[in-house]
Amino acid sequence: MGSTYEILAERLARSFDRLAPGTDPVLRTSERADFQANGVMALAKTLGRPPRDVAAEIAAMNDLDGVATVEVAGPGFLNIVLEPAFLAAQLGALVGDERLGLARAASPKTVVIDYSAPNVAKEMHIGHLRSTVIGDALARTERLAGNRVIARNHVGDWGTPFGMLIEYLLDLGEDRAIAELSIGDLNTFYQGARTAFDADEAFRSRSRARVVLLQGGDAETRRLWHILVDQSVAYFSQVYAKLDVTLTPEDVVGESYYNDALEGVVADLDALGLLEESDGARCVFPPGFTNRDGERLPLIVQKRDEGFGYAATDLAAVRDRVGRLGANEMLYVVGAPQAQHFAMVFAVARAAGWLPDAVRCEHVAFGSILGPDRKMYKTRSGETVKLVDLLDEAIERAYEALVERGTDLEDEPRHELATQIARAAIKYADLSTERQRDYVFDLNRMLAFEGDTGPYLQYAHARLRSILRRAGDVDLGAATFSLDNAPSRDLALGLLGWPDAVASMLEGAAPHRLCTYLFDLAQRLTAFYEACPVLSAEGAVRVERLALCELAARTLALGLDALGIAAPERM
RNA sequence: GCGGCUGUAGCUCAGCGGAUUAGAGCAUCGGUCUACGGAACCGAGGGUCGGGGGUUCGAAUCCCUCCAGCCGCACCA
Repeated sequence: MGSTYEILAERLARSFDRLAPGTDPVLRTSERADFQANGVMALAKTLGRPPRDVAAEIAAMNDLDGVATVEVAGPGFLNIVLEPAFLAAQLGALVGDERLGLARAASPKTVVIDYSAPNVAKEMHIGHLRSTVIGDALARTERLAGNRVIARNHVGDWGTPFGMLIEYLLDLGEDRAIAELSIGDLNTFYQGARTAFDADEAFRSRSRARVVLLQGGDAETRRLWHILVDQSVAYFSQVYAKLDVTLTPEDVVGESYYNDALEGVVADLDALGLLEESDGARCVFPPGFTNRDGERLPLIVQKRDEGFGYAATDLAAVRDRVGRLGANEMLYVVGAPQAQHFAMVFAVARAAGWLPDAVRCEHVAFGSILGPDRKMYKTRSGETVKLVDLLDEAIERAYEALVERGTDLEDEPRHELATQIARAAIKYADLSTERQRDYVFDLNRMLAFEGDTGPYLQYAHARLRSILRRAGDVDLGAATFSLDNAPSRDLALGLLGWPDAVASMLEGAAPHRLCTYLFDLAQRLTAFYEACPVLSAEGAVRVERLALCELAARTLALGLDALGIAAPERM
């Protein structure tokens, strides 16, 4: 059994198929009915018949009997209203269903999601927020849908800066360096290295020599490098824990992982005849890309100095993910400025046969986080904002808000609740706008407990839990759904839309669609409360209303969880 | 110059394959109810959907063009 939408779509398709096989009924939710089908217009055109006639013919086919009634409206729309018995049955099926009607993928896909990607020995800052939050929401939702998710945290753990960082580590002394890194003071460490590099010629030449040793596989150098990597990964894990992000150290597969595969990438591209030498660099020129002079634009896989560019690494990663991991789908949650780079990498990978057409491969691009001045978000002194500082400030404000509201909690649980609210505020603000847009970071708005915010949705959930607690033990399985008033019917329809909201989010790698759904559900909920007293109702009506509350609470909790947002029992 | 993204109400944003009267939230104004959690609900005002053109019975949505902002355009990832 599919979602209510799927049942309708399937039945309508039967009708449409009789007139022209394969016609899309264009089924949508409607303001004038429960659903509407707009596909008659296009169908009538191909048939060369008046739309209303075609609509009437389809309505008369009775494929929706027992499910919904159909009326022809306007120039030829089909307005569809669910039969009360069908609606009640659909809803009843949700009561005992942990997944609330969300089907588990029949043939699970292997989805590789590349996200977060901080740099070793560098602080995680606000620039990492979107990739981390969006990627994690996609990962959680793909898992919920029953797919196999392989998260890849493509950390920057290789390249020329590591000569400098290792030399600086030696100058500090291993113990002191570890002490500094382990407390998460990555900025101080990195800037110390940078300062030494800029000021001291001898340090610079040591650094260069160290890069050569590192690339040559010198054991001691590799050991030192590992210290940097391990300390950083441990620190990242702390940040992820604070953000409640599911990434683990096992998901860290940095750039260095692909080092051994890079020569093979170049050799195979060469063997395929795709490689050209240009200005001493070895390049592929995928068709359709030009530079500012209108000349062909290269994807440089090997630089003039024999070093490999990140294009080579990304190509090696594609091969690894498709070939070894068996990816059916790959999502790269990386900022929009990289769009051209990924378009070229994917084009080359397709041309080389490393990326079959059947594998969905998408750059999940996102816009920038802006400050109040609508420029890239920075501190007053012009520095990038540390992720932990951002979160701490939000937690502090949420805590104060709880104090002000007189929330009756001990200090410890209150702090935990404040943390959950703060995460919700920041994540929801990030996830709820269409991801390609830039957005202005405004803690005041994010933390507001009213309007389209994370805390508001948490509150909507907590209210429901409160009602359900007060109701005590009630057998909701015995609920019969009369849905005899508009607000409860609207709520029911909202609940039935859950599987479609998830599908829609995944289809577009668009978390904001799920956000929109949850907010809409919360609004249906408030309308329902007003019209339908729950606890003071009696008999079957009370059970029905309690069941609606319970379904709504679980839908909110499951949806928020898919977004990486906790749904506390009380607020 | 070429390419990408963005442009919808005072502000922040939805609008998913074209479809009936363009929707929310915040803010503003006016109401409701002795509140199952008022962190509520209802209503109102407020929009040349950046401009122009085209396709169509019908365009915020598709096509073209122009404008504005941001970003990218060969060896740093």
